[in-house]
Amino acid sequence: MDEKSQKIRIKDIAILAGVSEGTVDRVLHNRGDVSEKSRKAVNKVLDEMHYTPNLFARSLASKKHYRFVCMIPTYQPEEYWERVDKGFDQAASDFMHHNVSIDKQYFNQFDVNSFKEVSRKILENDPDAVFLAPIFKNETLLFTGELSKRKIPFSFIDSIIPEADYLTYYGQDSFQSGYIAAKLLLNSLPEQSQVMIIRTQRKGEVSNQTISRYNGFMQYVEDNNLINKFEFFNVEFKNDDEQANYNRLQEVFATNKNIKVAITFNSKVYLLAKHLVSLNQTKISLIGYDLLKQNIKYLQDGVISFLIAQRPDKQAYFTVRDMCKELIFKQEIKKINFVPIDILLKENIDDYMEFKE
Amino acid sequence: MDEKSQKIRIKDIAILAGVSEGTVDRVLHNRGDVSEKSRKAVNKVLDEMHYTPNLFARSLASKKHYRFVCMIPTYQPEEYWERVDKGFDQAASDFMHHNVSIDKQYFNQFDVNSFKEVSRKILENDPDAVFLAPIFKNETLLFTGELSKRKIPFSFIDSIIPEADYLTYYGQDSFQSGYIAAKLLLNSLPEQSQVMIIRTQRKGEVSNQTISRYNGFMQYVEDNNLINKFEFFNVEFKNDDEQANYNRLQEVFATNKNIKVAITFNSKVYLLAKHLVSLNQTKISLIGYDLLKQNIKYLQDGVISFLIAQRPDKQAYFTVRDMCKELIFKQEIKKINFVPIDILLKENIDDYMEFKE
DNA sequence: TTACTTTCCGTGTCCGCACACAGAAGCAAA
DNA sequence: TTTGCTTCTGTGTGCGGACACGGAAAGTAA
Repeated sequence: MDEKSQKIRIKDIAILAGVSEGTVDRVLHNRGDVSEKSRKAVNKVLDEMHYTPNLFARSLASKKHYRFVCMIPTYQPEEYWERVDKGFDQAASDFMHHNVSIDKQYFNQFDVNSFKEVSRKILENDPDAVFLAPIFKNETLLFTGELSKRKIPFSFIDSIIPEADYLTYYGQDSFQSGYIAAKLLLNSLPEQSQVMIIRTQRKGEVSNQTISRYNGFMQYVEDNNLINKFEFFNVEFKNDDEQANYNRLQEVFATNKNIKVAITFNSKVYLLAKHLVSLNQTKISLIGYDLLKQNIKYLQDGVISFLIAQRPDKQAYFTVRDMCKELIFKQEIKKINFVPIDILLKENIDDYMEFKE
Repeated sequence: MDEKSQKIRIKDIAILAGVSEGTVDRVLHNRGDVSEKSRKAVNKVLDEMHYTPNLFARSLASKKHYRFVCMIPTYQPEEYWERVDKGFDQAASDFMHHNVSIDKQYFNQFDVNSFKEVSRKILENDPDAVFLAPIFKNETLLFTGELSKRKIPFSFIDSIIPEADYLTYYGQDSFQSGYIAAKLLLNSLPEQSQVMIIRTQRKGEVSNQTISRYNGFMQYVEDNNLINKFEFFNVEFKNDDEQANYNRLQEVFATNKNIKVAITFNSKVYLLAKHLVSLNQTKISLIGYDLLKQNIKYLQDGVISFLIAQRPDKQAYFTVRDMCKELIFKQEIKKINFVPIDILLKENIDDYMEFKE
């Protein structure tokens, strides 16, 4: 057993430094009222012994209660944000014994007023920390500006607004994930194949994620000089009218006979998959994002070739954990955290989903 | 905040059930000396209130010290087992405050006597739990048989011997990972391409992992009728003579002019990469296993196309954690745990490595 | 009823730490 | 030397839970 795993208590430090436990405690917390002489003696022993506080005992003894708030979009069952929400739940139950509680607030991601309203409410409640998905840039900056003024720390999840004074950001490097999607999709494609790119209109603010993914995708095309090797074309999907999308695809297939691959940049590739199955176009290779239940099903069935995943539950969980590290445990944290770009095929999805950390 | 995240103490239970804290404690631990009437009353309240013990307080109060031993092969710096070892270190420092210490014992994976010797020593020390890599089947069974007899729980890491009465197993589904390797490698390959398969002779016992990977690989070939579409051939590598391997490759390239891809089933694809660079054969797509530093470097440089990873540090960490769950926290655990089959390209390796859980 | 088991239960102490509070030590002015 | 003040330090209590111990309640035998 190496020395780092040795158990050392404040009591031990106190004896070795020839002072009382209270003095050691004061040094540990920079709480003042300690003579220079004692401080030095304690710090010396602290250093030599590689003291690591027992965080459990610490939060057990601490009377402070932390009220965290998370602010994410409302969602339908099985949607992307549900998995984020689950991550927050997990964190809530894991950190409950550290005197942490998490209050969840939902806003409508297509309605900026809902965002404003919810952020106003949160400010009223004067929380100890806030986690939010910064869907609306300007309104987020107003909100986080006020949080900063009140010295309430906050973290971004899913996407980021660099100008704000956030504590951490967890999310995926969307550009890079688009780049990888292109590589996976175009790598083995015969020349002159048609590549169908599904773009989805969103009401209200446009999500940064899908745009970055698209840009990453096109960057790969450019880097490898593929723009003339294949025929790329976009198809616009409507967000809320699947019949229209179906009809649109029908038109597309009437005139394009060499479509080999297709991609969507949002998480709803299962809708495309469904239409392709209906239209009997199952030879087309599909790639999409995120592990929605329906996406997984189509992956397992072989309709979707690749899914790119980003551990949304972990993003939420770690966001909470890092806030605890900051406020409670006083540990080092990293500001920007890109989660891995996980590549899932039907052959590795089962182990991936089964594996509980 | 849902009710599961409510903080409830033994004290609260005691009051609600109209008994003392000691009685609640006795019920919680099945320690007897409780009348049927009290037991029922307590269990009822326990149920209704969704009591979850504060594990930190619990281990703080507990005086029992757990001595775990892990038994893995010796390794050179940067080798596969180093990452396993690091996982154990991490676990040691994380669980140290739960009165757990981990003693590490190493054996020579090419010498069965070393395995026997180390397992004998471990038995002498009468540990509270053992984690081991079951490299030698018969000797492992002898060892674990004795452990079972003495009621010392043990877990397998990396590979598994199903007949033994182990607590958990963490490892990768090697067969499946070989299958995926084949898919990634052969998916986009022109007909008649040559596929070079590197096999490495090992002294002593043969590792199950590499054999299963090979079998998985060949299964994909069979499932997709590729045996005649491509030309597969094996090249035998020696475990300890790189000059010989280099020469062998030189011979191979003299007579085989259409080698498009190559694979190794152990973690030492970097050696192959090195030789290919020397031999100026950098157009060959390479796939290999495990994130050794050198492998990563060749992946980043574009010499290796894919690496398949298996989170060896996590395997070790979770093995320890699950033993704690079993012995200390009395929580549910899963016996067989396949870790995800992670697919790494040069485009996602950085985020993968950066991401610290 | 008394004496003695056996079964059952409440209280106290400690785990490592945070924090409050009382009080010692040091120092200056009277 | 005494008083008054500041600076510093030791001790005590409680966080939620484990466990030991002593003793109450209930049951049995005399």
